[in-house]
Amino acid sequence: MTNKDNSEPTIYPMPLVRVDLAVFSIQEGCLKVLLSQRKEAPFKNKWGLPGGVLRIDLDESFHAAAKRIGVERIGIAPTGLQQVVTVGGAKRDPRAPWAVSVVFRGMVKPDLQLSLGKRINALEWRPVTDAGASSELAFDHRDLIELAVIDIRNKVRELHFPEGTLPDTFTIPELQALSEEILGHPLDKVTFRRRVLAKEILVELSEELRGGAHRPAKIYTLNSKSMKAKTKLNANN
Amino acid sequence: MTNKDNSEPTIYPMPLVRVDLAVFSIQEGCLKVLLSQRKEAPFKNKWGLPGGVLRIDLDESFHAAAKRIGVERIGIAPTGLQQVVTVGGAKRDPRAPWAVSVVFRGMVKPDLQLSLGKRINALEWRPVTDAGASSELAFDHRDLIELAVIDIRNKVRELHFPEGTLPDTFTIPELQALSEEILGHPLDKVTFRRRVLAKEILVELSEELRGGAHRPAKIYTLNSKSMKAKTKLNANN
DNA sequence: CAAATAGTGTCTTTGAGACAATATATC
DNA sequence: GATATATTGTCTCAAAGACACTATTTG
Repeated sequence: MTNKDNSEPTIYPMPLVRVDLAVFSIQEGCLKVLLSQRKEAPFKNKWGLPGGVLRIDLDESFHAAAKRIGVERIGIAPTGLQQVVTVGGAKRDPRAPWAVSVVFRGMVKPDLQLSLGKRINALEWRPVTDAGASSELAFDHRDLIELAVIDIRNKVRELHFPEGTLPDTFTIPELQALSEEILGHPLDKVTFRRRVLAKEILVELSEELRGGAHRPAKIYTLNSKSMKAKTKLNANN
Repeated sequence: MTNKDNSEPTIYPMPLVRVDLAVFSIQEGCLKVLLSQRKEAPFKNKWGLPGGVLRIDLDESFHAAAKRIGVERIGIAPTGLQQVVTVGGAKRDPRAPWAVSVVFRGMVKPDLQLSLGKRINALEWRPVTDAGASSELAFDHRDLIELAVIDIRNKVRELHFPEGTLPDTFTIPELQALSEEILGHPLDKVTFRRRVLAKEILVELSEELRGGAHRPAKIYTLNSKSMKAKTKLNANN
């Protein structure tokens, strides 16, 4: 039935291609995802992931598109951007006969000031527990958030902290607290320390601090080895 | 600089969206990937992954597109199709200013007869070791194959056999041999049996066989529990 | 010294690797 | 019985959980 198939591929109508961002941050002791309230139809006034349309004249790659859309929509490019999944279908977006969404996960520091982008009424940090429960989200963004949460938790479970997740320097107990907040459950102190040290991803600094009326903790940074974790495999976005 | 950004998103030119298939099979004791020789430019006469252009008038989803393209290009829809990665960029394909490729991994039974699709000179099963070494492949398909191989090996390592990987019934030693062929290295007999049985993915059948001049092995099938492994998470292609 | 958190010691459990021993077919 | 593979037994090791203990700071 597809007999005219020998023509050049470019003649076929192409779908609308968007890049959506699952931006995370640790705030008030729990993992939160950034939602934006849509200013226009479809799903007007509903909350969803910030995102934008791929611009083939501006974007060199999907990774670059994700950065640009971060800047345009929330005023900043999230760090540690990594592709999570690509979804597409005929009935995802009424504005186009076929719509594709390439979803990226990223981090921002909790204290960074976000700015409202175009076509957005408001931005809001939502705890991922709530976001998973709420069925009020636009499109299939609830599922996409769920995938992104699974993804970042898998990384943290293996002590692969996405770039931008950690402060420049930190103590092991601070690293553990952060991990617990991302994973959503407590971790054993001894086991965590053992695993982190065995992995040899830390460099001990010759300072000390973290006051309080108690013994201070040693300060560490990520070493170079742990930064090289991005292979070509993660780079081809 | 992007001041006219308030217009409807659909006015932007969209990229060429393709779906490429990394189809695997076990043959002659090793994991092989199916390559096709291109009949037309670009990369005329070079080998690459079989693939095709997304047809928004025919395909309900990317998963459906992968099935259709399987049928069109190699005469059969691979089983256990799962999305691996999406790549895109300005200079990937000279036929379009921007080209996207959504890569799916799938399996076919080794004895199935393939048929040559359009725009393909020939099909060839290439051991993944060779495919990884050859830098002769079209586009960035060498990298895509590498990703797909990592993906299927991760699954098999965790005893998650993609649909179509296993015959309907099999013995534990046969399952181990298959796993070793996919992983590319031998496994410990006792450990493998322990892990498989502990995972409770098998149902023992009341037959027996696998002749030869030796003790016969028990016959198993995958149970229903192990089939339910496809959650909504893997379904949204 | 009291309080509070950092860091260590160590017992136990679990899962995996190694390898020996036993079981059951065919010839 | 000889042979070949299936299946089990068991020793060892490595990683993780549990929990008690020690260390070091401030007030």
